[in-house]
Amino acid sequence: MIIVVCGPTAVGKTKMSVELAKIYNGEIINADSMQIYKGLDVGTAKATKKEMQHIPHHLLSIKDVLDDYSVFDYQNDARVKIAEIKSRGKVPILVGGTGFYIKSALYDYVFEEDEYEPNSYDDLTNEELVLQIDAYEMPLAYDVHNRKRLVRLLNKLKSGFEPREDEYIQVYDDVVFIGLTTDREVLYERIDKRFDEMLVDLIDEVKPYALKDVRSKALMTGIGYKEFYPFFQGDKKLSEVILECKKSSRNYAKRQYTWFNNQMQINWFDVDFNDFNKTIDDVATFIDNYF
RNA sequence: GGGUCUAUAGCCAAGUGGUAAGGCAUGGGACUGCAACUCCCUGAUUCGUUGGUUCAAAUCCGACUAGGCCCU
Repeated sequence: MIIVVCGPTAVGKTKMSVELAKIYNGEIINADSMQIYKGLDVGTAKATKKEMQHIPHHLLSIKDVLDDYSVFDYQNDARVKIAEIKSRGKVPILVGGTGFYIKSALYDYVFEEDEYEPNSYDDLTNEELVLQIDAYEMPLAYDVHNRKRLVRLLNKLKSGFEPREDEYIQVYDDVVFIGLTTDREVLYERIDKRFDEMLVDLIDEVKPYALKDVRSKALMTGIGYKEFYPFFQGDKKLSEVILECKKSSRNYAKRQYTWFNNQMQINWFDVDFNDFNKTIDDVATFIDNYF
């Protein structure tokens, strides 16, 4: 059995995962693209030692903020962890909000090792990229405005990538997908509240990076990190940064719903924040009857 | 009480006579290597209210209402 706990940011995934680990003798595998990094703890709402309750957590804080990490690495790392945990007779529990990472680990995505230095094609316009891509007779529609994806696609095609039209298939046959959700309004309130609570510690966490102007991929991607740079450089007021962080988080939560609602078959559970144990019971009952 | 300025979508806002830009938010969506990324779609039969001028008004004129500023 493999349990997946997913859902938007700030719904209570961390808590649920630990409780499920206790019930099912499980170990947790992080499925959050930002919690992968060391030093990004407060802003990513990483589980604290106390919250972990002695449950083993994997793929958490395994990379330096200066390192690059991608779905290519995650797919491999997660599958290795799943195998290890299973071999110990325990239950792997994937927890996180990065839908792409979860899907890549559990479905038959095939990522090839890049054969050459990726070209950024700075000298080509989007239109010119599209022309080159079309020369490969793409069987699929793709987004002609999304430069980042166009560049990547062309690089992949040049290294022999063959796009596929068929649906992705699960590579494990014993996975149960648990999605945690709540009313949009309630979620947005929780996001705001959680941010206010982490603010003081978060500032301490980002400050050293911002002052040194460290612009690694992780720091420039994470919500609650990149937004603070202009503040420490005196170009923006703290109040503006706070609003921006909350806004980004809300936008992010919405994108997460789009992914989880359309890319995977999720069994959704409305979280009862007044009685979380009830939600745990609901989920456990569901899992017990699932197989 | 007098003077003056403003009044366009949830917010910011362009438009000063020819039939409502844009941004943000919201909602929906895409996504095989930055994925907490990147990208796409999404709204006003209507411009505070009301008279009037005009073939035609958010745009001009009057009144009223609300708000800002100044004076008393």
